[in-house]
Amino acid sequence: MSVRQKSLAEGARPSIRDVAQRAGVSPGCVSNVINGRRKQDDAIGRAVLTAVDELGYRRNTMASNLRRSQSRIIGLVIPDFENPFFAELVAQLERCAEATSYRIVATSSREDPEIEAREIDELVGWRVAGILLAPSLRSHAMNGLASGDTPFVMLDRISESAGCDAVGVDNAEVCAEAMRRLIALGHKRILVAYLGDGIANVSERLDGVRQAVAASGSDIVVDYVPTGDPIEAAREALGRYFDATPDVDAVFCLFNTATLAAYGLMQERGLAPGERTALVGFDDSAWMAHVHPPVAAIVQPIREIADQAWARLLARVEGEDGPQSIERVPCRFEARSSLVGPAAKQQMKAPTVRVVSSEGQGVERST
Amino acid sequence: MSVRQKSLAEGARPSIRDVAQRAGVSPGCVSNVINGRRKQDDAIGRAVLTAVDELGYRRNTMASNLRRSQSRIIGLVIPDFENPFFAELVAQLERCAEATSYRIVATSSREDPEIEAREIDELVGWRVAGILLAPSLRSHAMNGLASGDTPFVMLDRISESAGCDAVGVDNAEVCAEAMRRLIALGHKRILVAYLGDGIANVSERLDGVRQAVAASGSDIVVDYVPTGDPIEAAREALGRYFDATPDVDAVFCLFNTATLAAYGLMQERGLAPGERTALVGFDDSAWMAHVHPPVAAIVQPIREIADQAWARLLARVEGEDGPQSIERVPCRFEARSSLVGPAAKQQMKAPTVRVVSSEGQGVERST
DNA sequence: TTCCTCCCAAAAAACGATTTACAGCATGAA
DNA sequence: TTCATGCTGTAAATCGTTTTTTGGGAGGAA
Repeated sequence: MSVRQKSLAEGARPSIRDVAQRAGVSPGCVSNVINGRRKQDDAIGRAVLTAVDELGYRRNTMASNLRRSQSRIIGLVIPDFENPFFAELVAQLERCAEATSYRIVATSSREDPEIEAREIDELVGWRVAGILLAPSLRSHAMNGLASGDTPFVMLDRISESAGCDAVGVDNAEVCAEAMRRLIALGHKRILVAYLGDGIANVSERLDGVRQAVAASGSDIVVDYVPTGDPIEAAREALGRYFDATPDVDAVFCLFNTATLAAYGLMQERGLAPGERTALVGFDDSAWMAHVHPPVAAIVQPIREIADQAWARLLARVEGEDGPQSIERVPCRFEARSSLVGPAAKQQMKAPTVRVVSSEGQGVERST
Repeated sequence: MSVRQKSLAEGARPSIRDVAQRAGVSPGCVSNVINGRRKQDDAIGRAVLTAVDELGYRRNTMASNLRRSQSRIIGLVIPDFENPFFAELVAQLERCAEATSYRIVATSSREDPEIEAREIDELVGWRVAGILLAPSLRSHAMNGLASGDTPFVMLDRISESAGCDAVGVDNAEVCAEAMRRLIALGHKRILVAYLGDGIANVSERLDGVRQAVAASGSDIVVDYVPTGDPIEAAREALGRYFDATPDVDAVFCLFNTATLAAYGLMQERGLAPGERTALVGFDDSAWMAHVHPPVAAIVQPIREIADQAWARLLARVEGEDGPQSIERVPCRFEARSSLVGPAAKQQMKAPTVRVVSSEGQGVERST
């Protein structure tokens, strides 16, 4: 009779009004029953619930969120799902979310700052309660343009200047420790493979390495080789290095792809890790613990990173208003059999640092 | 002056009305400008755009979707982000989504059918345009209770009885091929490590193996060992097997964790893969191609699976109404050096199948 | 000048839920 | 009996958009 007929076309989901009509009550009443603001144990409560059941009603989350203007969703932007580090991060954050009855929406930027910015924008459009960002390699997300007043926490590749809360690891400290151990074992010529220049995380790791070398004050030669990203590139760069430097003592890879590339190459070239030449990798992977000899690794406490980031973000979401907080979680050095001492060798140079660019030209530089 | 004052409290995001007010036009007009239903190049258009800019306005996606009742979101539920197979699947599906200007919301069920059902329910609540599900191990999601009329496509672990579109691989065929190759090389005693009983995918793989063995008609001994899931369990089960059967010729692992466990164990026990004993794994991983010798693997065409599933789902979303479609994408067998022939050996038994349960008791059974 | 289009922006309705205000009814106290 | 009180469910307002309807002004033809 009234204009408000509009009921339940085929193929459309039932609305709260359809349920109300069927149960013979008003929409508001249905809402109350569903959200438990009413004892459900009387005639009306049961009528509503059976109507819900019969119609297969599901509350429209978007309408609900719109009305109460809150969302219990956290947006997560990571560089790459295929990187095991981020995969574990996502998994752990999902657990955090479940425990606090939030929900995570995860997307990847594929290491592209453009996509990253777009994704953040999208998340803001969804009015997520907060955003977790593991920045892409050359991210410019911190230019604030995107986030506005949405709570924001940075992960992993953090930069103090971003002006938001951040949780990362103590890259420099643990890399220094790894270097000290290699030096203590007596290695004189050490290859340090890193990703490339100007990348926050890796710069910190390099700093740690340099610091340990400087502190050792001994006759160490460190060759810094930037390898680039896909594993084929790393293989090529490292291959050239091993061609030129067959007498290297130890290899320290500052990111996971390089570790695998180095492992394979060393096996091929009679530099088998763990016999005479040592191999240490930043980031642990399942294969490192299970091949023979197993590969010593710096283990990032991913769960802890996730937990801390989650706690920070939730505090912000709930209105906490303290100053910027930067957490640095310590890493663990997992010594495995690839960490061996060198054969006795004769070498007596002044401490020297050589930079081998990824094109292969060696640049000598003294510290 | 009117009741409709309500403007721009601190800490709240500006709405389209705030923009309208500032630009001196009506909200509807702002909407038109933003959505390009108006040439933006006149006074009004510019006024609106600058107002948008000054206020930092972002359209509220939930309100927008609610009104136009459509969402351009696809929900994706996978068992586990940390499984590289699913990680690559997510990554590729994200690319598909981007190419078709959809957006993916990915969540994991952590192999728990309960969580899986809950996640699907949630997605339906969000009125996603469609759902992609890679079912957990003992999923009961196909009981239809959840999906209703939301388009639905199953991935990877598919079951024909679910009554929805599905995209998987031809598990049986490629496993048969792998077995045929091992047999052709002259291996007489072959270990087949599988995950456990009653799991759709793995059952198909076992079927393929059995079929190839039966077809060979020769004097092959196949030992079927269920290993269970975490890698430690697999190591233990396989360790017991190798203790009892040091003369095994070849190892075929039907899922990725087992391959790594087997690789490590074989190296430890002087059964080094590629020397005398062959190793083949279902599912490729980066490490398999790069260790020495590299491990032969069955490569699932993950990108293709993703592309096909995406195409199916989009067709359904856009209203296609054909019968249930089940796609089986063929896998590729990547022969690497771990695939070798055996040393000459003396063995002359009738074809026999032995089942070693994960508890370690051997059960003899003839085919 | 009058009338008829055409066009564009303002106003209003709608999406599906929640929440507030209000009305009806019963109960209990004075 | 009357009035205050408490309870419960309906009606209506609202969230921030989009879309439809309406209205008013400009312009052209008669």
